[in-house]
Amino acid sequence: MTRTRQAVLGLLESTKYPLSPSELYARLKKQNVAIDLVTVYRNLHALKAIGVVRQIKLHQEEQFRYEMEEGREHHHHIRCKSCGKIEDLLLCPLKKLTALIEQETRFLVGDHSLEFSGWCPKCQ
Amino acid sequence: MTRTRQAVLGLLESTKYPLSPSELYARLKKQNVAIDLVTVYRNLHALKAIGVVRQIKLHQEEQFRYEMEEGREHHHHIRCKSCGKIEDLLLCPLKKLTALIEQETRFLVGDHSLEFSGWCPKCQ
DNA sequence: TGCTATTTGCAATTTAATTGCATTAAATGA
DNA sequence: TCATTTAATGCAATTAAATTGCAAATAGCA
Ligand SMILES: [Mn+2]
Ligand SMILES: [Mn+2]
Ligand SMILES: [Zn+2]
Ligand SMILES: [Zn+2]
Repeated sequence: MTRTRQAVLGLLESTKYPLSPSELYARLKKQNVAIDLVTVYRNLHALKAIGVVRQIKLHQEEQFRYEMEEGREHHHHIRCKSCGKIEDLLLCPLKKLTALIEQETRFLVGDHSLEFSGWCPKCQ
Repeated sequence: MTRTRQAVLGLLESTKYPLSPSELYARLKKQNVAIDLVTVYRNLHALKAIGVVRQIKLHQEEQFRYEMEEGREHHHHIRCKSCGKIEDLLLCPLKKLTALIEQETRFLVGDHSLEFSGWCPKCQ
């Protein structure tokens, strides 16, 4: 547990929405944490491997994002098309649907990915 | 409308699931269509711009996929974690949910993206 | 402190996608 | 039909996120 890894973790813990590697990198620099971008990538990879962080890919974006696993159950996100603001959706409306899809497709359903986009209050 | 563009279109029309640029390229080569990969990309870009094809990004994959717009209303996909088989889901369960999410988040909801993954009949 | 296993920084690499540019093919219409 | 304009193509180079090799630095521990 190096000081750079602690800085990465601390930033993820204190942010309510998922962060991209380059966002993390920029904020750590602003906090005067000396860290290389590739180290951010490697820390995120390691933290994901041990189940501490969760990797998220939003449909409208090119980079991955990461958020803490702890205390954040399975949920989905909504993203503003204008300013990029990302917010958690606390509900998951799809649990009931799985059986229906299994019937229809004969697949055995594992996961799902769901996200919304639109316009946040400020951008409407 | 060049012969290469017609070949790309024909392949998309005759395939029931979305194709990636490299899949298209490989199949066109097998059909002895002389075409460069970058031309496949440019044709897909152009066809998307005029609303003929739809671009899809599946959460588990690194490449985009493309399917015809015509005759295929808004729908979602399921992908096999084992063999990669992709199938259409004909229903969209989320129309009713939009109002609820708008209430909760104060966002104005535009689009959504939804996909399932699991195991297809052959891979179970 | 000294030793070992990890982590880090820097440079190079990978892969999907995009762009510049000269060449080729399509399309228009006289 | 043929000349002229317009758009598409092939090849090489580039971009951007992510990954990897490797030597140097650091953490954890005796
Ligand atoms: Mn979240
Ligand atoms: Mn489809
Ligand atoms: Zn916004
Ligand atoms: Zn399968």
